Amino acid sequence: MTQDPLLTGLAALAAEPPEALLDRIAARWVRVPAPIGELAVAFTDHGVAYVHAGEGFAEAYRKRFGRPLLPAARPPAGLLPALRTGRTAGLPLDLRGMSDFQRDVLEAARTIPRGEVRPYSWIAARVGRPRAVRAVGTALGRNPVPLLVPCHRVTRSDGAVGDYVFGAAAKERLLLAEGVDLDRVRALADERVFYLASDTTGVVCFPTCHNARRITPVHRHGFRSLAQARAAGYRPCRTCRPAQDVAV
DNA sequence: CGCATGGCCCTTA
DNA sequence: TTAAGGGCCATGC
Repeated sequence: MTQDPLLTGLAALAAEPPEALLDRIAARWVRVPAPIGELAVAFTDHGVAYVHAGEGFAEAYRKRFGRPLLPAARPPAGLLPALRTGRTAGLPLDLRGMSDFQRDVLEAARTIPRGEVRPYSWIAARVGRPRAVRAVGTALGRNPVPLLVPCHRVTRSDGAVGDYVFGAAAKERLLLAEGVDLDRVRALADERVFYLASDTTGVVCFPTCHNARRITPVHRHGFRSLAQARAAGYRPCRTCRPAQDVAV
């Protein structure tokens, strides 16, 4: 008696004609326009699994995932608007096969709003591994879905943009297109300012936080470290969360 | 204040 | 199994 749903399911799978079977296992792929040029994007029933720029998409996909690929008639719902607007929060992603650490890192990176940046160390703190800063870099370097997980919004603590899977130049272009004032970030960094505080709200932010951008110049105070801002009586912004020791 | 240098931790070969 | 190395960071001249 094969009443076991798993067994009957397997039997059904085995009975499927090869074409339908391939259909189920294979990922689909399409070419789509993006801010940095044309992309090849692979996706499954679970969501987008892989984003690739330049040549060699199929080889790279096979090497990394070892799954068959079939062309798709159209991109998955929501992909084009997500690429166009840089708002990717709702788009389903297929991150199966990644380690827990890497998934956590990608999820954290995904919460950075368009037009803002956060340091690698911020991601590390958010995933509960404050000292795994380099590992965060490694994980983002292997981000299978750049742009959709906006790893270009993760920058170095010293104000430099840092490296990127599509190259540092592309990272800069993307950030500028999203409205990040990189010149200002660098100018502040030159003065060793990495945090901005408002003496009307008593709050200290990362410089690109949308709250920080609205601080009236006379009320604005720059700080080199969070400790110094705190010593001056400021508390970390609850939006950009420059400190992770506050309850989540 | 710019640069070098350990340190740290996860992944891969 | 292990060792090497990476999209970094804080320190110490």
